[in-house]
Amino acid sequence: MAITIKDIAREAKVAPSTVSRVIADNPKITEKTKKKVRKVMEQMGYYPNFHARNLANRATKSIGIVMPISARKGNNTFQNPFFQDVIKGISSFAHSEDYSLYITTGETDEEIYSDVMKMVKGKRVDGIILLYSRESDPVLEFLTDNSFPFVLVGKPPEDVRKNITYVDNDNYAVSRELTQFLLSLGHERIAFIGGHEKLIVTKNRLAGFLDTLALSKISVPAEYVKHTDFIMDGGKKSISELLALKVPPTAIFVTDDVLALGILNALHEKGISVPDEMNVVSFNNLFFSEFTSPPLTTVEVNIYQLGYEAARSVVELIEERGNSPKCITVPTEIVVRKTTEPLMIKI
Amino acid sequence: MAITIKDIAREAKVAPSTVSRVIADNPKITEKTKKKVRKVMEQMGYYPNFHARNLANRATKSIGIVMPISARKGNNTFQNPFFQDVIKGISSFAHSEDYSLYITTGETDEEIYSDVMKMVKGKRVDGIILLYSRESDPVLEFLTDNSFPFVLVGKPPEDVRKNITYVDNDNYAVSRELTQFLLSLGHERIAFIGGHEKLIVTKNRLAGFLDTLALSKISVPAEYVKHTDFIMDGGKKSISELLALKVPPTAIFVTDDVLALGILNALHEKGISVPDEMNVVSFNNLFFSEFTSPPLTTVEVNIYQLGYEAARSVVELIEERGNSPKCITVPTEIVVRKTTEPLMIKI
DNA sequence: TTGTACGCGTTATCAT
DNA sequence: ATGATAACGCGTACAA
Repeated sequence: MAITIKDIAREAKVAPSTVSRVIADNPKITEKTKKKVRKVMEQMGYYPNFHARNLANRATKSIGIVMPISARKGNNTFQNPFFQDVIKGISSFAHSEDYSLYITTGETDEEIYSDVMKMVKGKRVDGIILLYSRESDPVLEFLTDNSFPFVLVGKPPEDVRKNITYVDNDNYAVSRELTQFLLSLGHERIAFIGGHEKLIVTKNRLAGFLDTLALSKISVPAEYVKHTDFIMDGGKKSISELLALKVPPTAIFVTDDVLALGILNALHEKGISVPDEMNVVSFNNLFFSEFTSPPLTTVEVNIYQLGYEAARSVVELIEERGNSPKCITVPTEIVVRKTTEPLMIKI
Repeated sequence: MAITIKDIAREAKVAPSTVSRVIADNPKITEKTKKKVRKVMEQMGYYPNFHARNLANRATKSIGIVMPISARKGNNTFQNPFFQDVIKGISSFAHSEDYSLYITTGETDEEIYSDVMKMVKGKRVDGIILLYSRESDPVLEFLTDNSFPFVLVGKPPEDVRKNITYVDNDNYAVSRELTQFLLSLGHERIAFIGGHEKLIVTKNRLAGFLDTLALSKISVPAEYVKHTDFIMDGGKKSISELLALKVPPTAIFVTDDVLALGILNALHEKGISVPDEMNVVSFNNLFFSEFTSPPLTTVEVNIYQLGYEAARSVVELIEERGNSPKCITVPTEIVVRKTTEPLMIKI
């Protein structure tokens, strides 16, 4: 049996409640008794029992992290280094505030849902961070209905957006910027290859892309817009289709570096030289992006900061400072590398 | 206030203890009362309180995951997709056995140590999985001294190896195989670029490398063996030094794909063509390895399985089936891609 | 300022 | 087969 508060009390010749107060650093306790009790705690190697404490407190000082659904293989969500970085950001803030991290990575929608139920109803965590955002998500519904403290990394579906605290980049704006950048290089035939079309982030980036081209009176043929979940096959297939077109694009706007990696590879296999024959731009500036060949022009979205701010926000929510839902926008920046260059007019 | 077991008891007109037994599916309870109680539970939306349960049980059904130390930037450990994959493997098994995951990613040795103390002494977790292995690690010492159930992913330091359950590849053997493979291509001047030299995995791979060459009576000059922690600078610097040598190597044996990525890039910048002028082999077969240019010849170490087996092992330890420490070896396989080819004799 | 006594929600041990 | 009751370890009114 481990050392409890009672053991300390007995040894220090005080009441258990006094020990409890010393732990909480209650100002009503004399420095002298504090010293004494702390010494005994040290000597006996006392550590508060997490569960007893949580039970009495009705608070756990832990945060639940919900990862997006991820099949065991093939599907790129889990392989995407994005998540490792967000979690690092979350972890960093959480740690500074003495919060612990609970993580759940379900393989089906049902698993995720039941995990969240366990966390929330079972009172395992005080708040939750959702690392994905989908239309009509039961998890999201459940959390809002129970007004459980949570924040979302990404942008919530339109219809519930104003009731939710979320941390996101301005994907629409930066997509416009990025498209504008391609236009400024002289590109007019630009294709779009994005992740799953239900994902809000994909929608946002697509919207920025399309709107900018529309504003420049450039119409985008339907065959120029593609969605895929998979790194390799998706990239290869999309590229094949794109190149088979009568009027192939001169640039590709990709929504994720992992996807872009596959595309760069497919292009290479087809013998298409980047940036000479095809330009590529992408998002996230993942760690390998500067090491692709050629190095990728991409958008720095500050993943770490995304996580950090998310953690800060849940903790605020939990501790009820500033209760009203809000949106935190993390800045972005286009990092120009070698997959883009001014379009040469071929005569 | 949430619904408790007492509420259910009152509503179903039974005693709290009966409800508890229904939850545990105790065979001594009539099917009839079980049905009745379950119906009420359903209706009222009952969920067991995690902490109350853990307090009474002295078990938490959760596993702590300890990540290696990771500075916020620069250091490649955290950026390495390896960890995401192991965690996925752990998560998969843990989920199947209804275990939850607690994660800690400290930024200093002290943080990690105190996190582990909190987990263990605070009884937050029933077992721990260590995702790294170092010489003279206080965490390892603490866990063994308290005979707390834990397993290590990787190989424990020599002196404590027989007392510890661990999951690992046979890095020594596969390094020999890999070196042999390079020899069979005709390479004799092979350099080694590895991660931090304190890391057991680095040592193992280096040993396999050196032993094989020694067996073929090939001596390795000291300048051929390099260690680095950083992706980019490390790779660049090592390559510069290697190429400046009077007798530069014809092949490089790298211990990690992330490192190899940087090296491939550095080589490219120097205008050295791979595999024509330099061969490269590496380890881990990370998701991007087939997309590097050229695609990397590397060792598949089955990261997911490493995690899966680790989880299975802690659970076994926790539930006291097969208590004696053991070593589980996950198979490996050399994946030959395009960074290697038979050495052409230049006349 | 410190001690007493009860509650937090569950499980386990006795009874019945 | 079911019920009453005592832990599990800690926090906190309330009393002193």
